[in-house]
Amino acid sequence: MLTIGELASYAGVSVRTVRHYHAKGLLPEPERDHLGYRRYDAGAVVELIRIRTLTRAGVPLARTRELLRAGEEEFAAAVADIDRRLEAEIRQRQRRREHLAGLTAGDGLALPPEVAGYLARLRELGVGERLVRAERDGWVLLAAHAPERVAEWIARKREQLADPRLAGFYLTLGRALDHAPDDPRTAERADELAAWLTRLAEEKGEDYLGDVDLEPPLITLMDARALDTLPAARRLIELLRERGWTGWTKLERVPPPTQRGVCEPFPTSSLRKGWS
Amino acid sequence: MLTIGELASYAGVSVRTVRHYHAKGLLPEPERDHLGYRRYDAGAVVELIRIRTLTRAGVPLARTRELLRAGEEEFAAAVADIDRRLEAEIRQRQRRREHLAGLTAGDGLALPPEVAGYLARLRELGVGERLVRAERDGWVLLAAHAPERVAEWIARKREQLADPRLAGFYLTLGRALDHAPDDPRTAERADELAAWLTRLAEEKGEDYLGDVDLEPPLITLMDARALDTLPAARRLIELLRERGWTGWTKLERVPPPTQRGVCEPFPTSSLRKGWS
DNA sequence: TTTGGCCCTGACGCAAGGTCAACCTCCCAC
DNA sequence: GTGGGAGGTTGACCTTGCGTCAGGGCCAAA
Repeated sequence: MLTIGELASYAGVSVRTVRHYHAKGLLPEPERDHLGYRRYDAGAVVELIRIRTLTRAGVPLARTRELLRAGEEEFAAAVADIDRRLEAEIRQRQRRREHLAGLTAGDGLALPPEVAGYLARLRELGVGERLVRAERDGWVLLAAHAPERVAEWIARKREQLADPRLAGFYLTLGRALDHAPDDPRTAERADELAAWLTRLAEEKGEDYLGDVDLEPPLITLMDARALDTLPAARRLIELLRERGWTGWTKLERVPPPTQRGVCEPFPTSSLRKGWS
Repeated sequence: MLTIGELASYAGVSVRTVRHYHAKGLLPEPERDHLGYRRYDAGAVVELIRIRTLTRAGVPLARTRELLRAGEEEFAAAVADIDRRLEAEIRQRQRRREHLAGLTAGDGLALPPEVAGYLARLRELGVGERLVRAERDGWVLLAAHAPERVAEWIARKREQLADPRLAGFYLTLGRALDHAPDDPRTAERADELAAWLTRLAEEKGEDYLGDVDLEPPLITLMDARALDTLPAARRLIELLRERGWTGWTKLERVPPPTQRGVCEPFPTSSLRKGWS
């Protein structure tokens, strides 16, 4: 007669595993000796080896019992099922490895490399850290929602940055946002910005700035994030509005006040509609 | 402000996941509204997306917190570590799939295909089911302990079966074991068997039958399993011993009684020593 | 007024055991 | 006879990343 340790060693499993199988009802509880120790016969070794063979092949314990007594058909079906599961698990890990390979510390964490490059370019141009961070968060939100459109967007952005006036626009913007909201220079910056915007609209067409085909809730979310990140932005937006420009992520001309009622600049209520 | 469901939907995770991250301290608990509902700002979406990015790449939650704030070196080291883990997991599943492909229902469950073939051959020869089962269990034990030696053993066995006298030996044995232990024909079978054994020893050499280089504990275990499976075997072994043959898995001439004391036929005490 | 849809907390379940804790027993050496 | 070490016992909590109840609250629309 064998003790649990001997049984386990013959079958190549741990003692804990044997007890686990008892608890799961996979292996019948043997007799106990006068000390209460389990005592096994050689048949238990064979049974345990058969169980172990299945579990080593990835059969879940719950299915092991049925499979030990299954006919050929049932067995083959179960095996095919388990094989599919294993294959799916392998593919999942492979996908994870690919994701993992694309990860970088810090800024680039939730961003594709082209966005990281774009942010680096902004820094290179001397754009303030605060504005770069706000940009980054916007891109994080965008990349999460529509990753397939990021490349196209980035290309457009880089093209714009190639124009020194747009680069200048960013620098001006960054400087404006570094002021305290009540700094008198903010008004000057707003003048400059409004002038930039107007010039851009004239040169590139009235739709150039507002050509942001994102879902309104996303725009609202990105605006909200920007306003949280950039304390001076709220004041700046007010000032810009007085100068004929409204919005943030999507900049537009202030529409003529033909309709009654106050136009809420950032309708937070619409924020509450996700894309499910 | 966002509800938990909106936050979750923006970040592409489940509500349950968000609460889980709160419980784990990965995502800070936000303010509550007058109903006790959590209310999130847009920054929480960004944070959650960053967490999600890591977990989707296979980073365990426990490491996610550190990685969010890690420097390049630490990050790269952790990523390498996790990548190794994923690779190991993939290899494990691949090995399982290979195991799985080799599985068959019933007999062949814990046995390599060549053993299954050998057992089928025994059945073909008309060897009784009971003996085949006993053989099978012996092979299960053997294959579990020394899988690399199974092929060689099977080759030898098949070679032996090619000799019609050995095939006949098996048939005789099988018939003997199908009798009740006290069946008078058992003695006749024992005579036949002893005659077979003696002839074999003469023809193939005295060591042919006993040339079983297995560890004694394994032999004892296999003997024990055979005796449990074959109720008539115990009596048959006694009768064979009277006729000059002892053992089962490893058959030997009864040694001359030079030493005093009774020779225990199956020292169950030695069964208690596994291979650890 | 009911119904539906969101939210809350708390707790169990899963796969396959690992790892204590607290205790017992046997065997060997001193 | 006593101490140590290597076995054994049960029981219960820990792991991962959530899913899924159970049981209940709130509000708005029909």
